[in-house]
Amino acid sequence: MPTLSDVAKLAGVGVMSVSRVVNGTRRVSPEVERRVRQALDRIGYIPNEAARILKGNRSSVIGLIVPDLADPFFAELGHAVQQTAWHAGYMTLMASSDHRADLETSETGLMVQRRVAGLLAVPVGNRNRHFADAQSNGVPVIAIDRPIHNVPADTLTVDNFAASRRSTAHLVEHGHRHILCVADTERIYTKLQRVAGYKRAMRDAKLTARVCLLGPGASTITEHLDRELSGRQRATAIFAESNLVAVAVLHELRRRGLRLAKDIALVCFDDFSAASLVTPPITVIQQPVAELGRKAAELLLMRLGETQHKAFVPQHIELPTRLLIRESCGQHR
Amino acid sequence: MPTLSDVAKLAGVGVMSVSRVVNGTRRVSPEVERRVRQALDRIGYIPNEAARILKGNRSSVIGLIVPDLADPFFAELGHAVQQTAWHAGYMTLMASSDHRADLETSETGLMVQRRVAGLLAVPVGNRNRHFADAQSNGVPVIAIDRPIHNVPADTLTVDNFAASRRSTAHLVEHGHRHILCVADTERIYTKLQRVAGYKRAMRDAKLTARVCLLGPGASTITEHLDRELSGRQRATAIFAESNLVAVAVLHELRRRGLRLAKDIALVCFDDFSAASLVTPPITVIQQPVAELGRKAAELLLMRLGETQHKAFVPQHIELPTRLLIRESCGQHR
DNA sequence: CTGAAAGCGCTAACAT
DNA sequence: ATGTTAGCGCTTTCAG
Repeated sequence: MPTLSDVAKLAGVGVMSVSRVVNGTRRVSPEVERRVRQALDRIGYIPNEAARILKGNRSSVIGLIVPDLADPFFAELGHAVQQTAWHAGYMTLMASSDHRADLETSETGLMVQRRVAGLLAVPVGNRNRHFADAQSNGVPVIAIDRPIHNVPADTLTVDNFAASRRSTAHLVEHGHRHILCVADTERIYTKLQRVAGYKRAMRDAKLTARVCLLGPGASTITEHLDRELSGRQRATAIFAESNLVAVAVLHELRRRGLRLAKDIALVCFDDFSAASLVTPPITVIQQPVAELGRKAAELLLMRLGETQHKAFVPQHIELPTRLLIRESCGQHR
Repeated sequence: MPTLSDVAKLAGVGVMSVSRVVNGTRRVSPEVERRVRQALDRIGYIPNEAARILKGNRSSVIGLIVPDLADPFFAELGHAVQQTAWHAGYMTLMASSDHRADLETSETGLMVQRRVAGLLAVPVGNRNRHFADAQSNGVPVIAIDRPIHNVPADTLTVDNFAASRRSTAHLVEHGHRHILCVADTERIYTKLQRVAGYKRAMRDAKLTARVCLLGPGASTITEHLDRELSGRQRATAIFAESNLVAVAVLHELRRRGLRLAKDIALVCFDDFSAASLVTPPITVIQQPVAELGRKAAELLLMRLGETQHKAFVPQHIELPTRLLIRESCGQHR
């Protein structure tokens, strides 16, 4: 691959003139510029980014680590990040941690090694040394969707608690008294907040919280619903903590011949494509996914612009969600 | 950030000893190793990848460019690529071209500039100079999902033509005579192949092909279906060229009170989450998305291992799809 | 406005 | 087994 001095030789000028033309760093006489440009595209010169980084010690790449790039939520998030970064002249190195803390750790290490300018992460796990290390190496870290435990970093989340509380209240307003919360056992910030929001709403309404935990070490959804959807205390409404849970619930409901809205109401945290396609369409809490990604990237970009030797005060920004009322709770009133 | 020689100084040894310990390149006396290791993690050394690349002139990063990272199909593809690359010791630089040729071009340029070891792309557009340039700079390029027009590159696609033909035949076997193909106007390889497959199946069955083209410069889906779903020649089955089209069709059908399977049959190219959730679930052509990504990455990795000065014979691999029969065509027979 | 030299951090090659 | 040197391609600095 041709180098700067190859071009310089061909144009009969010094390397610095070429560098200046390539980067537009300083004015160069028209004559030199012409000759350089000519040589430049005759030879097909491509700057060597590695050399630039080595010299300046910071690349124009940012890193993004999410649990699973194939998950529509993270995919949209990643897309937003990438777009925003691109417009600011940054490329994005993306990685999936596969929900595994060890993978996340090594990916973080490799990114720091690659001298990413900054790091965005949807963290999994609780041991967060790697993020602290990144920071102490001058790589700003921003947490998305969940905070980074024990590490002072800027954080962007969604109002999980408030939204869950509000949508449970929505169910109460529709006259429901026996409202189920179906959730995953995984002890993840978002899930915890959502269940807490549901519980709070139930307490507000002086109703009994009934939480069905799914997953390893807990009952299956079939067992839970067998119990909760029969007897005189049977539930008439469900708050699903995620769309995965909602899909499982949907299948169960169909299996039992229960009709949405008519026999049982449903609200789900997080919109998903099928939600508007099933009959009747499902009321959901819509998250500002793209905004989350965009804002996070913007915050990072801002941090990159700051002088490092300033007092660092981590921000926690909580983005509002929207209760998108469709038809799974019956008529609105 | 600490460097190799910082560590060397602290350990009281030469830089190469440190380098050897860090990379495990060669045996070092236990005593030296001990001292180096100690210094290493006292000082928190992190290798500078840029310097390594500058020296060896090859990075362990591959690039992936897709039209839209937020699209579930490309997201899953990206995930598979990233996983495969990771296991082989490569990280993945991802970018969305946003379906725009100009963006794709600049992204490709930047990736070459970053000295990616290889490039995977789902190409958009027809002017493909940038890919040829990448190749001539020693960066192998692999096309995914669609071939790169006019550039000899390895290509992985899916059997669009055969699958469309087969699924249209499936409709014919169910006794349908008036089968519609609803497709997008965009002149993209996959879409073209799919429509061609449909046409071929219709010819095979001596039936008249009826293609409804959607998009700018064509009728809307409402207009098309107004025409095609009435009269005595009214269609009784639809082949949807993509899931986007299928969703649009679904909405139209619902609006008209037409029931799937009973009033009209539907087959869709490309599975999507809602397809199994609506009633009745929709028969689809399932694409091996993850395999596409994995195979593409593996092929690239293979190319990276090859000697550059070998006769290059581009491969075109076509992966088989699966007709996943659900219930939108009525009973199977 | 232009060029020459120094050096970013690393490792291949050579020297001890 | 270990240390020393040169140089990857670029830009910052200093001289002309």
